Amino acid sequence: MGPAPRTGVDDSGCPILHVDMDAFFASVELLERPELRGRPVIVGSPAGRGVVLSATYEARAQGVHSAMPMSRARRLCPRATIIPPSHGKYTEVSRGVMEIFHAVTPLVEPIASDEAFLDVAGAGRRLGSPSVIAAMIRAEVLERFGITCSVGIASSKFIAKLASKQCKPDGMLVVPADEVVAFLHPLPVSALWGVGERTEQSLVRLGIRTVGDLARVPPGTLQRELGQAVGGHLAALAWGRDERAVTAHVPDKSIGNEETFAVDVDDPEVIRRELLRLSERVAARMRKAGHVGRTVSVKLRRADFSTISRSRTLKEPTDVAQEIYATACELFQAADLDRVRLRLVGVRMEGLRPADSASRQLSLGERETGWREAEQAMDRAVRRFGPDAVLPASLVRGRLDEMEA
DNA sequence: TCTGGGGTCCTAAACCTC
DNA sequence: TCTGGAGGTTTAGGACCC
Repeated sequence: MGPAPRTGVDDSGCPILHVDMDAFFASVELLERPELRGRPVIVGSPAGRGVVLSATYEARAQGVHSAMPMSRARRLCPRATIIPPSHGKYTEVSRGVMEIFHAVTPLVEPIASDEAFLDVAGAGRRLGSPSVIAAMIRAEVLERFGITCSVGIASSKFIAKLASKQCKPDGMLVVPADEVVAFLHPLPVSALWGVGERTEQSLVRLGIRTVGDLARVPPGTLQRELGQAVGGHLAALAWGRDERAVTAHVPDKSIGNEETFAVDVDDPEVIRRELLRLSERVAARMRKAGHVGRTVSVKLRRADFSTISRSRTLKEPTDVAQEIYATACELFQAADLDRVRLRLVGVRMEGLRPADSASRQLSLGERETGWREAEQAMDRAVRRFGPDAVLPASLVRGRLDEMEA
């Protein structure tokens, strides 16, 4: 038995930790701008059509929250300092924090750059009880990176996640195994993982507001109202049943990039140029990760925000931008959106597998040396000389246009 | 009030195959 | 050869998460 935590709460059946950085992006920015501590700060693009990526608790007190349109956030909190995001910095800190987790246990499941689940069942003898380990992690993250985090400690992932949310910021909360239902039932249904705006509305229409309400509804009824999977899932969660294990290596299922235009676009030439850029980025990421994919998917969002997607599965998997781009163009063409104003386009590859498992069969007459080799040469040039070293001609043309404009 | 970009998972219909 | 159904895959759309 490790030393008892301050509160004397029984954490013996609680091997799962959920660690969540507090206002992560904003906290990282404050490291370089300490004079802004204690003031409302919003991380997000100051111009154009952006949303809030992160906000300090002082800004949240004014009603600002992440994913809110920046225009609205600024109206709610005009005195806030707005800082454009620097993702590289966050990735760097994130890596360091994950290292701290891995020193505790190999069973680390990152779910975003700022949070992860840890299964510490096997670390007890070496490091102490789950609460002792959690306190240690919190102290070390603060010492090494100067930012705070909150930790939920419970018998399952789902309860640990709720616990970390409840104790934010800079807190720690154990939910003992025999107190799960008492912890859960007073919470609003929207607290459950998987209940967003739509599902909450459906539940409220049924007179279900709290998790306790939900628990009293027969699972069959929930499945009829919400669908087989969601209904069954929520019926289990309402009683704290969540068997999902902490999994250290979850393989990628898809890789994609998308971009919202600064202003809506209806010129097919501009859209195709963007599809090429996105295809290049997706293919480069796939090659870097050692993946090939079989299904090309294109996403198109109209000015009114309605979204359509079109996809096609290829005969052979690929990591070649030119193949992805050619397919993306055909899908765009077939969608029949000529002269429709678009605000976003995206390209995604699905059905990923390791590149070395793919038997790359050349069809009869196909040229041995082709785009694949050319793009691999581009990868090498980019690694040596930076991302602007090589560009397809049509993108160079685009850059020149921009420079002339 | 006007909505980013990275994803996962579910559903349902259409289609194919056995 | 026709028919029914089971079950897998592909495609499109949408909810949800951080």
